[in-house]
Amino acid sequence: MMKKILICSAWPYASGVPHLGNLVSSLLAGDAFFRYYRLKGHEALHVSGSDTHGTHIEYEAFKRGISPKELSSQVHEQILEILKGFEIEMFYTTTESPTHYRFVREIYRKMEANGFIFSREEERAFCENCQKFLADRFIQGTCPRCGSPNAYGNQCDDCGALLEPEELLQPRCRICGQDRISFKRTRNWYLDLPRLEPALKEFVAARSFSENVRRFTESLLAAGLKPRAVTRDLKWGIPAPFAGAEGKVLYVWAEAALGYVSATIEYFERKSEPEGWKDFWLTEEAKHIYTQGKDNIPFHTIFFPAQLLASGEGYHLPDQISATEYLNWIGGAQFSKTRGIGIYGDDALELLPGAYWRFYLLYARPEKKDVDFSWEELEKAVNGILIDNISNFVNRVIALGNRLYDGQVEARPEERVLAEIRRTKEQVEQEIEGGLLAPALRRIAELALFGNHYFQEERPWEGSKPEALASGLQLVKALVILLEPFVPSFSQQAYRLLNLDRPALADILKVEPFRLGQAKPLLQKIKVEELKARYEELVRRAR
RNA sequence: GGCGGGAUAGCUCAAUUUGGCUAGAGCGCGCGGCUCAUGACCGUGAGGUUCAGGGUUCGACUCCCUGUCCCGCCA
Repeated sequence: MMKKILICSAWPYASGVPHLGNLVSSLLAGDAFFRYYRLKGHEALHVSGSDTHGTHIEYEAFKRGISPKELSSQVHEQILEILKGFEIEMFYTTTESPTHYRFVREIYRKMEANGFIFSREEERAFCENCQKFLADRFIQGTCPRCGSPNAYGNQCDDCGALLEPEELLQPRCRICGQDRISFKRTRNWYLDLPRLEPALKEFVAARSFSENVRRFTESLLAAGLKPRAVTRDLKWGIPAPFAGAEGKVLYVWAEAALGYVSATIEYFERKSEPEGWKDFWLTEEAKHIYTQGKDNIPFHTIFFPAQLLASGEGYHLPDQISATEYLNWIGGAQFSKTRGIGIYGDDALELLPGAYWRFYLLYARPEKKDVDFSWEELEKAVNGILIDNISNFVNRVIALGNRLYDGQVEARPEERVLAEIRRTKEQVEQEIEGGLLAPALRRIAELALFGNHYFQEERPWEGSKPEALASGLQLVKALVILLEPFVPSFSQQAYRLLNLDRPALADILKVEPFRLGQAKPLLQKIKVEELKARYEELVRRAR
C-alpha cells in the first residue's frame, strides 16, 4: 500500500553551521527515514530549511560587521554544501523564501480571525542607544544575588539564579555595551494556548508517540499552558500581519516550524504542481515524521500543532516525533564553536567523506541517552563494522563469484539463508518505522556477521557448493539494499557490481540469477590518529 | 526543588514492553583454525554482586520503595 510520507527535519538555525549532533538528530536522520520509505515504495518527501530570523542572527551579524541577511545567506550556502557532502537528498529552503512569508502571514491572519490571537501591553527592556527592544539574553548586568557582573536578563550563569531583566543592577546592552537601558511599554500579540488545550490534549491522546515524547508532552499539558507571545520588537523577521503590529516581526519559533508546510508548498510550486502539497497536508492519509533533538519536543507536540489547529484549516498534525538525546563532545562537553569544542559539518567533510560520518553517526545515534563523540568509536564503527565486517563481505563474495563462476551465478540460495534475510528485514522495518535508526543499523551489521559465519562454514571457495555462493550473494544483495538509507553512496556502488538498477526493499527476497561486475574494495579504512591530528590543525587554524 | 531519561563484561550495546532456561552480541585480550576476501574471516577461552540497599514473588536485570551518580527540561 503506497502512502505519502512527509519527513520534517528541524530547521537549523542559520547563525552558524550545524555540528555533528545537530546533523544526526535532524537532517541526517531525516534523510535515512526518507530514503527508507522511498525504498519501500512510498511517495516520500523530506523538507527543512535554514531558520534565518531572530535576535541571535542579528547579534551574530552585528559582531561580524555584516547584515543579518548576509550572514544567513552565507550560512545557508554552507549548509547546502554540507547536505551535499553528507549525501542528504531533500528539499531544503529558507525562512526567507517568499512562499514562507506569504504562508506564515496568511495562517496568522486565520488564527486571528478564529479568535486565537490577542494582544496586550507590557514593559520590555529598551536600549536607548541602539533604539531597540532587547531580548532577555541581550541585557547584561550585575547579579543582585551573587554580585557577578556577567548576569543575563533571564539568568545568572555564575550563581544559577533566575532573574527578571529589571532585577539586574547596572544593566547594559550586550549589543552596544552601553548602559542606557530603560523599560518601555510595548504591545505584543499572543497565541492563546489555554484555549487550544482541549484540542491539543485530544491530538496527543490520538497519537502513538514514543513513551518519552508522550509523557513529556502530557506533563506540560497537565501543568496547564500559558499564552505565548508570537511577536517581537525587531526588524529582522517576518512582519507581523496584525492590525496595529506595524514595525514588529513574528517570533522565530512562531514562524520557523510553519516552514514544514510552506516548504512543501514551495516544493510543489517549483514542480509546477501547485496543488500537490495538499495531498500531504490536507489529508489524514499521509504520515508525518519529525526528526529533532530533545530540546525541540514541546515546540513540535504543542506550539506547532497549536498553530495548525488555530488556523482551522484542517492541517495534518504530527504523527511521529523521532527525537534524540544529545551527541556531546569528548568527555560530555557541549559542542561550542567559539570555544573550539566539537566538529562542525564543514570541518567534518574536510576530514572524511560523508558516507563514513553517516555510518558512525547513525550507528551511534543517541536515541536512548546522551552519547559522547569518540575517535575510537568512530574507528570501531567504520573500520571494524562497516569495512571489515560488511564491505569486506561484499567484496569477498563478489570476488569469489568472479573467480569461480566468471560472475554468472545461478539463483538457488538456501532456504535458511532466505529465512535469516527475511527476519532481518522485518526487524529493520519495525525499528525504523518505530522511529529508531541505530538498532536497525546494528541489526543489519548482524546480517553481515551471519554471512561471514555462513561462508566459513560452507567453504564455497572449494568450488563444490554453488548454492552457498548464491546464498552469499543473496546476503550481499540484502545488505546493500538495507544499507541504502544509511550509506547511500556505498550501496549505489555495490548496485553496479551486482547489476541492480534502483532496487526496492522487496527485492531483498527476490531470487534471480546474478551477473556480477568486477569486485573491488568500495571503501578505504580510516586512520584515526591522522584524523585526530588533522582535526587539531583545523581547530588551531580557526583560532 | 519539580518532572523526564539513563546506569548491564575493560569499551559499545542487547535482553526489561508481557517477571521465567545458565543475563547475550560485537570490539579488545589469550589460544586455535581458515586462507575466497581490504592483515579481512571463523572457532574457543577468560571476563558480570545487572549502581547500592530494602520489598513483592516459587522465581527479579525486569515490578514496588529508598538512596547515589550522570544527562536534559522546568521553576
